[in-house]
Amino acid sequence: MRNVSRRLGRQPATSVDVARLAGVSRSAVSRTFTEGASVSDQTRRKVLGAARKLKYRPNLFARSLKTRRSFILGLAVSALDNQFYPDIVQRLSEEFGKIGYRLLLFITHGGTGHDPLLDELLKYRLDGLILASSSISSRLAEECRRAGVPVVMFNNIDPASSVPSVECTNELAARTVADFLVAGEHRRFGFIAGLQTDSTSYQRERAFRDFLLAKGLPAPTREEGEFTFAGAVRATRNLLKLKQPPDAIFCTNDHMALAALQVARAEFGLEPGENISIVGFDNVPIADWPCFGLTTYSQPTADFVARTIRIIQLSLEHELPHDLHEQLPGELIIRTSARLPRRGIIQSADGLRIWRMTTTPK
Amino acid sequence: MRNVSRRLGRQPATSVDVARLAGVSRSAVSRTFTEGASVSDQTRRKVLGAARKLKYRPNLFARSLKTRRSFILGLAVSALDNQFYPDIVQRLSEEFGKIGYRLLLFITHGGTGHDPLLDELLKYRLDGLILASSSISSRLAEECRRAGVPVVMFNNIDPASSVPSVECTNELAARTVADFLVAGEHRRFGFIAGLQTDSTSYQRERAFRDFLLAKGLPAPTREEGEFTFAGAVRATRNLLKLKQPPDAIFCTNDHMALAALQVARAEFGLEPGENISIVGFDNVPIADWPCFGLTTYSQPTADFVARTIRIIQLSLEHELPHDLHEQLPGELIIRTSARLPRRGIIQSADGLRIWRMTTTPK
DNA sequence: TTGAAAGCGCTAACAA
DNA sequence: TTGTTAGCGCTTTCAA
Repeated sequence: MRNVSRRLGRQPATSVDVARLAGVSRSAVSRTFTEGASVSDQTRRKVLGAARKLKYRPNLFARSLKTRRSFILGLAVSALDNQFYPDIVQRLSEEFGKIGYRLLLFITHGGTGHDPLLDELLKYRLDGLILASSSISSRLAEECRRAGVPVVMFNNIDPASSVPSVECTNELAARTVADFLVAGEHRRFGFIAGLQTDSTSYQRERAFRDFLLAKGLPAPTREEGEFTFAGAVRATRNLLKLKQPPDAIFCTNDHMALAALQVARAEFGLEPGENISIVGFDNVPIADWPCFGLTTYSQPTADFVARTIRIIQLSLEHELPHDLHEQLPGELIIRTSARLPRRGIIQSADGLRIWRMTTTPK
Repeated sequence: MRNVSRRLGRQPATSVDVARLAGVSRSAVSRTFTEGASVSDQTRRKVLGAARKLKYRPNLFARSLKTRRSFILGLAVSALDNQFYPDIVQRLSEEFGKIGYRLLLFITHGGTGHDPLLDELLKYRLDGLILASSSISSRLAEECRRAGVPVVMFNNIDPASSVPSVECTNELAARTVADFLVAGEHRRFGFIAGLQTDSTSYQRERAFRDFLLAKGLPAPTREEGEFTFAGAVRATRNLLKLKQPPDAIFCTNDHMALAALQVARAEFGLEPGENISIVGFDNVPIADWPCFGLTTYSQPTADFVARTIRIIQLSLEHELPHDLHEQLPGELIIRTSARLPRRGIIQSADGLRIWRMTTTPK
C-alpha cells in the first residue's frame, strides 16, 4: 500500500522499502551502506539486489540528522569575475569531492549589510565553511566558529582574529617583487591597492613600500583599485597621467593588473615590459596568455586547497591547533610585462622563469 | 540536563530548546519560523525572544525531511576556465538566492565514466538540477528526471531527449554571423567546432555552412577545438598554415575564439579585424577587453537564468509543459576582431553595435 | 551478525 | 490559535 503510493508519487525508495523487499531489517540496509559496518555477505547481497531493483540511494540529509555530518561545506566567494576565484572554486570542488564533500555556494556581493548571510549559513548544518571573499568580515567567521562550524579564511585573513586562515607569505612576496623591480632599475613606483580594509592588500603594500624605502628609493605612489577591474582602470589612469608617472606598477592582484596592462597599452600607448612595467599577484590562469604575458607573484593554490582540507578535517576532529594561520610561499613568475633585470633570473622546476631575492635589506 | 549537555558540546539549539525557554510547544516554534502560519503576536514574540537568546536557527536539512523540499539545487558545470561559466554560476546563484535556493556544486571533469555522478546527485534530495556541462549525457538527465528530480539542460541540449532545456537560437545566430561575414566581403571561411558529440556546436556549424553554401560561397574549413583553449590553439594553427588560409574564422564559443585571436596575432602576425576576422559565440565578460575587442554572438544569459528558474518552479508544481525546449535569441555584437561591412551596423538599446540580418537565403 | 527500538530536528494533520 | 501526536528516512545502541 505504502509502496504503491510511493511508486505513483514517484517518491524515491527508502530503506524500509529495500528492507521489505530483501526480507531483512532496516538496520541491515543501513549497515550495507555504511562503511565498515558488520553485515554478512549473504545479507549484503540481498540488500544490494533489492536496492538496485528499487533504485535505492540513502538520503544524505536524513542521514546527516543522525550522524551530524552533512558532508556539505559552505563556500563563500565574492566576485567570480576575478579570474583567481573560478580556479579556486574548481580546485576546492575537485579536491573536496575526492573525500566525499560537496560545496554549497554562497556568492556574496560586495556590501555585507548586517549579515543575513550568517543566518543563511547556519541554517544548513554545514560541516565547514570556507570564506574566500574579501568582503566578508572576520566577525562573521568568528560567529560561525562559535556556533561550532569549522571555518577557514581563504586568502583573506584577519590577523587579529583567531579564525584559522590560509594565505600567501604576503610580505615576502611583496619584497620579492620590489627586489625584482629594483634589479630591473626602475625608479618610480606605483602601487594599486585593493580595499582599505583588506589586510592582504595592506600587508603587501607595506612590505613593498618598506623595501623600497630601505633601498633609498622613493615610496610608491598609491592608488586604490577596490579589487575591481573598473577601479583598477581608474587607478591606472591616475598613475599614468601624473607629470612624473611611475615606470613600474605593482598591483595587489592580477585582476587589477590585467586592467592596468590594458589601460597602459590602449590609452597611453605604452608597451608593458618596454616603457612601463606591470606586475600582478595571483598568477591567474590567463596571466600567461600571449597578449598579457603578465609577470606576477603566484599563489600556491594547490597548497592552499590542501591546507584548507586539512584545517577542516582537524577542526572536525577537534584537534585544530590554536591560532593556525598558514602562510605559504609562491614564486615571482617572470613573463614579459615587466622589464627584465640583466641577471638573476632562474628557471624553476616546472620550466617557468622565476625570481629569487638577491638582497635582504635591513 | 539535555540543555546542559548541548551547551557543553556546542550543539546548536533545537526547536525543543526554544519551546522550553519560551514556554510554548514545538509547533509554536515551528510556526513562527514558517511563512504564513498562524501564530499570535504574543507567542511569536516569546518564541523570537527565546530563539535569539539561544541563537536558534531552524535546521534546514531536518525540515526538508518532512517538507520534501531542500531548497538546494544541484549545478553541474564542466570547466570553469571557460569564461562563460563563472558568469553563469554567479547569475544562477544570485537569482536563485533571491527565491531562497542555494546551489550545490558538481564539477564534472571531462570523461563521464559510467556515472558515479548520477548516484552522487540523487543521494542529495535536490529540488532540481541544472546541467550546464557539455560533458553530460542526456541519459543522465533523463534518469534524474525519472527519479523525480526536475532537470534543466542549460546551453547544452539533446534534441532527441524530452528533458527541458534552455539554449540560444543557434541556427539563427550562426546565420547572422555568416550574413555579417559575407557582408564584410570575406571569401574563405574557417569554423572551429567544439566536440563531435555536442549538438549546440553542431547546430551552429550546420547553419553556418548552409548559409554560405546557399550564397554560392565555399563551405568553411572545419577544425575541432574540443571546447578547450589548447584545442583551439591547435585548430587555429591548422587553419592558418593552410596554403589558402581562411580570411574569417567563426569559433563556436568565445573561449576558443580568444585562443584563435591570440594565435593569429602572436604566431602569424595577423591583426584581427584587419587581415583576419575572428568571431566568437557567448559574449563572455572579457570579450570586450581592449586587447580582444571580440566580435561575438551574445548569449542572453539573464534570460537563460530566468527561464531556468521558471522551468524548475513549474516542474516542482508538476505543471511543466511537455517537451519544453526554450530557444532564446541573442545579438551579434560588433567590436573590432572582424572586418566591418560598409553598412548595416546598427546601435542597440544599450549602446552596443550589433548586426541585423540583411538577407534571408532560401 | 541481526532486529527492535529510540531518536536526530523538524512539520503538519488533528483535536481541543 | 494552540498543543498533541505521528511521522519524514536514517543510524545506532542494545539484546538476542
